[in-house]
Amino acid sequence: MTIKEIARLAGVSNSAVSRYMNRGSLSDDKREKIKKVIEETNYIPSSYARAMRTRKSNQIGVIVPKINSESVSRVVSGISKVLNEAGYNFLLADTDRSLEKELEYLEVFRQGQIDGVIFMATIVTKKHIEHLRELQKPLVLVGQNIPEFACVYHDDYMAAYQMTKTLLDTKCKRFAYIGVTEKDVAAGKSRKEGMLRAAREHDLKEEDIVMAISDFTMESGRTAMRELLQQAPDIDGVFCATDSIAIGAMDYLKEIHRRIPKDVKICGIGDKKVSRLITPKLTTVHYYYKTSGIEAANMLLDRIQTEEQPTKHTMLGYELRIQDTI
Amino acid sequence: MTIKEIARLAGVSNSAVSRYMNRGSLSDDKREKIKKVIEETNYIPSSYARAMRTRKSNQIGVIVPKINSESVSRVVSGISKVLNEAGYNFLLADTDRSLEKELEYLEVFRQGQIDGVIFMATIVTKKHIEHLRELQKPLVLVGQNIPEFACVYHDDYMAAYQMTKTLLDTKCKRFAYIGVTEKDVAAGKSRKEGMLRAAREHDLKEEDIVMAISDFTMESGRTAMRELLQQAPDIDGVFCATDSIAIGAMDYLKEIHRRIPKDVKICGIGDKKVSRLITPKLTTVHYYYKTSGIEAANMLLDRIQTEEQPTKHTMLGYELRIQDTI
DNA sequence: AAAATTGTTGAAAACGATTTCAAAATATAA
DNA sequence: TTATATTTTGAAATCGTTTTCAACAATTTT
Repeated sequence: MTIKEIARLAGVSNSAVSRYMNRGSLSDDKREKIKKVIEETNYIPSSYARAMRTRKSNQIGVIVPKINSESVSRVVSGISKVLNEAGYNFLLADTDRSLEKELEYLEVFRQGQIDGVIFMATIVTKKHIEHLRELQKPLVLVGQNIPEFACVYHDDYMAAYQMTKTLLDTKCKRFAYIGVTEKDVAAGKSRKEGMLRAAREHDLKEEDIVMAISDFTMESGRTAMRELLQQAPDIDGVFCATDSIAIGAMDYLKEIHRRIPKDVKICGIGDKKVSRLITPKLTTVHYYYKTSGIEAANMLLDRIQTEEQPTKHTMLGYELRIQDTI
Repeated sequence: MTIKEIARLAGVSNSAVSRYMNRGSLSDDKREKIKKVIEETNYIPSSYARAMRTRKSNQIGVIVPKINSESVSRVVSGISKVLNEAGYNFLLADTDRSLEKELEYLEVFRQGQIDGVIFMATIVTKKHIEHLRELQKPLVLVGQNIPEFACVYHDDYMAAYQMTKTLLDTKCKRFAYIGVTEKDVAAGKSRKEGMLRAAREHDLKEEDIVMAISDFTMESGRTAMRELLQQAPDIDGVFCATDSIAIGAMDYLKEIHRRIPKDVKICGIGDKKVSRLITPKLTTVHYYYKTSGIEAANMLLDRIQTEEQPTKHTMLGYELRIQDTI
C-alpha cells in the first residue's frame, strides 16, 4: 500500500493524502474519504520514504560504556523515558569500555539514520574530541564536563570531598584511597582531587595516604584492597571512587575478618542498590543517574528542535547516604 | 554530497559510483577515479536513501522488560555482540514490565525502519500473540517457549526441579516457595512445576508447602519472606524463583537473626553477580543469559538472510551453583 | 460589485540512492 | 579472421514520501 494507491482509491491527489497524514489544510469532504480508505486498507506510510524526504529518522543514538552496570542502566532508563514520550526511538551502543568502539560508534552514528547523539563518556581523548566535532549532529555528553559540548554530569569533586571529610571526621588514623584512572576526569581525577582536599583539611599530606588504582569492577576493588593491606596493614579508613570497588574491598576485608566499621571504615560513591543489601550497609553518595538521563535527553531534544542553541552545562548535586560502614 | 555530484566530478555515471560502493563490476580505470573523488570529498552515501531503495535498514528492534536488571543486560550484551559484528545496529525498547508498552513497541517496530525483532518476553497474552503474528518481520523470542515462533529459552522446569531437589535433600522439615506470577510461564509456571515435582518426590503434598507470590524485586522478596514466616514460623527451607527474591528474603532473615543456612536454607535461580558477594553466598542456578542473547541474535540474522526458515527452538541448559546458603 | 485576502487543490519536482536494460567494449572460441 | 560469450557502461526508471507552485475557489474587505 502506498500513498498513491490510497489517493487513487479515495479519488484525490497524492498531496491530499500526504496532507491528511500531516495535518495540512484539507476540506472536510476529502478528509472523510481519505480516512475511510486508510482505515479499510490498514495503510501505514513508509517510514523509509518519509525519513529520506524529511531527513529525520526520529532516532537517537546512545553510546554507553557498559550496559551491564547499574549506573548506566539508570541513566538509560531516564533517557528512554523522555525519548519515548517524545516519539523518538533510540539505538543503544554498548562499547564494553573500549575506546576504539566508542570512536567506531560515533562514526556509525555520524553516517547513520540518527537525529542526535547522547554519549556517556568516560575517558575522553583528543581523538574523541575530534570525532565529536566531526559528528555534525546534535550532541549531549553525560558524565563528563567538556566545555566545548553540551554536558550533564555530577559534582564529583564536591561529592568526593564531602564523603572523604565525613569519613575522616570519624578519626581514622591510617587513610587509604582506591580510585580509578585519572584519564577518566570525572570518576578518576575530580574525585581524587576532592578526596585530597578533605585530606589536606585534616592535615594529611598526599604521601601519608595509601593509594591504589582499580578499574570499575568489584573484583579489582577486592584485589586493590588486598594489595593496599600488604603495603599498610594498619589501614582503618578507605574511600573508594565507586561503590563496586567498595563492595569488592569489603568482601576482602570480611574474608580476612576485619570488622567493618570497627576495624576498618569504608565508603564509596554511586549508591548502588546492593549497597543497602550487603552487611553492613555501605555508606555512599547518592547520584541522580536517572535524572541525568532525563536531563540529557531533554537537552538533546531542545537542540534538535531549535537550532543554534548555546552549549549548555548541567551539573547535578548529590546526597550523602550515611549507613553502617563508617 | 550526493552520488550524482561524485559521478560528475569523476566523469562517470551515477551507476558506476553506485557499483563502486557496492562492489559491482567496474573497470580499474574508473574504480581509481571514483576512489580519488570520494576520498577528496569525504562522501558518505545517504543511509536514508539507501534504506528506502533497498527496504533494509540494518536495524534490529529489541524489546526488554527492564534494562536495569542483570539478567536482561546480560542477554542484551550477547545480542549486541552478534549484531554489531554483523554490521547491524539495534533499537532498544525498555517496557519497564508494562504489557501495554510491549504492545506499543511491537507496533512501533512494525511500522518502523526495522529489519527484525528480538522480544524478551515475560507474560505472553493473546494480544501479544496477535501482535506478534501481525508483525510481519523476522522475529525471535527470548525467555519463553511459544511453539508458534522461534524461541531461545532456558530449561526452567528442570532447573527448578534440580535446585529444589538439592535443597530438600538437605532434610529441611518445613519447606517454602516464593514464586512469581504463573502468567509468566517460564519464571512462574515452569519453575513452580519443577519445584512441585521435587517436592512430590520427597513425599510433600502441595498443601504442605508454604507458598507466596512475589514480583521480581528484592523488596517484594523481603516482604514475601516476612509474610510467610507469619503463616509458618518454623520454615527452614526456601526456594525462590529468582535470585533477587532470594536476596530480599535473606535480608529479612538476617534482620530477624535467623542464621543461614543453619536455621533456614535458601536458594534461587539466575546466578546474579551479587549472589557471590553477599554473606553467606547464595546457592543458585547459573543461567546462560549472554549465550541466549547470542543465540537469539544469530537465529534472527539467519531468518533475515534466508527466507522461509522453519521456526527453531533452542533450549539452553543450566548449572547448579552450590554455595553457602544450603 | 469589484478587489483583496485566505484556504484548497493537484501536477510535478524533489529527496538520493539502486536496479534494469540494452548498447558498447572486450575477451574467448571456433 | 569471424562468431560467440562475457564484461562494462550509462540513461532512465524506480523506491514512496513531502514540498513547491501556480491555479482555482471561497471568503472577507472595500
